[in-house]
Amino acid sequence: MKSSKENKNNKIYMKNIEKLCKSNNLKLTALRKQVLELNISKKGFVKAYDLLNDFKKIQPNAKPPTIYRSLDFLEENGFIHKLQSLNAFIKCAHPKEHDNCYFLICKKCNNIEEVCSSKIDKVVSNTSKEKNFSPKNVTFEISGICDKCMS
Amino acid sequence: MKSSKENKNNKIYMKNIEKLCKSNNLKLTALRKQVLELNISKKGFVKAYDLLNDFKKIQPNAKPPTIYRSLDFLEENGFIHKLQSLNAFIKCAHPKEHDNCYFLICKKCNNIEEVCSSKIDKVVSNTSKEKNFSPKNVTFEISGICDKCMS
DNA sequence: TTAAAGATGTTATAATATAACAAACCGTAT
DNA sequence: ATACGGTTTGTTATATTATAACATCTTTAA
Repeated sequence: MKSSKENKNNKIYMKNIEKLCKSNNLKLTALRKQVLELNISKKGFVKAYDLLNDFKKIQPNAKPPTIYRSLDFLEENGFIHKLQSLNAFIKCAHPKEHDNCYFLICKKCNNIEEVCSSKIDKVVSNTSKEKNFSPKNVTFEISGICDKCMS
Repeated sequence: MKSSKENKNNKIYMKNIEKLCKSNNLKLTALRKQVLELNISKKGFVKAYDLLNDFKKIQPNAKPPTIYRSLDFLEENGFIHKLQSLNAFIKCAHPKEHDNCYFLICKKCNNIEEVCSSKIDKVVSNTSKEKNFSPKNVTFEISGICDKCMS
C-alpha cells in the first residue's frame, strides 16, 4: 500500500518532469509518461520485464520494445538511470540538476543511493585529461552493505 | 596474425598467472587456463559467446556454463574484469596488484584502457565513509572518445 | 579408502535486449 | 485542408546474455 505522502511526492516529481520536458522541448508522450510513472511508483530499482508486466495491466498487448524505447527516451534525457551492474533502472533523484552521479547499491536490502559529488566529476575530468580522453558517459556503481544493514 | 612479440607477452602473462595461482592456492585447471588464454589472445574485450565459439574449436560440445563458470572464477580472482556497460570481459592489466580500477572505453575504436588510481580509491572510501556504506565492489566505466580517435 | 567438496558435463530454460518493418500520429509548409 | 516528412508506436520475430538443476567425474584430506 502506498502512503499518501509518497503519492504526493510522486505527483510533485511528475509535475517537475512535465515542466522540464516543456522547457527542454521534449515529447513526454502518454506512453513515456506511464512508463516513468511505473518507474517512480517503485521504491528502488526496476527490471525492464517487471515494468513490462506492470504495463500490461494497462495495455495488455504491450511488447518489450514498447518498454525499452520508453526507457531509452527517459534515460537519454536523464529522467532515469540504468544500473549496469544490475541490468535495472531507477528514477533519477535530481533530474536535470547534474551530469554524473554514482550509486551505492546495498547487496542486502537492495537499497540504492544516488550520490552526486563534484569530487567524482573532478576525478573523471582530471584523469580523462591526463589520457586525452573525451568522456561522454560515466558508469559508477559501488555495491556493498549499507548503513542500516551493517548493524 | 599474431606477432611473435605479442605471443611472448602472452606467455609471460600466463606464467605470471600460474605463479599467482600457486601462491594464492587457486586451482587454475586446464579449462580455466584455456578460457583465460582465449581472453588474453584478444586485443580488447571479449563477449562470452564469442569465447564459447572459440572454445568450441578445442572442445566442440562446450556449453555456456562451461565458459561462464570459468569466467566467474577468473573474475572472482581478479584475472579478468567484467565490463558491465558492455556485457563483456577483458583481462586484467595488473593482476593482484590493485583493488579498484576504472576503464576508459572508446566508443569508436573499442579500445579499453584500464586505469588504476589512488584518487578513485580515495573518492570511493571517503564518500562511503560519509554514508556509512561498506563498499565491496566497484564498477567504474567511462565511455567516450580516445586520444587517437579524436584527431 | 572413502566421504566430502569441488569442478565439469549436460539439458533446459530464464532473462535481457534489439532488428526490421508496418501503421499511426503530429507538426508544418503549401 | 492537405500532403509531406519525421517521429512515435505496434508487431513479429529473433538475438544475446546468463543461470538453474542435476548428473558425473576428480581431487583432497581425514
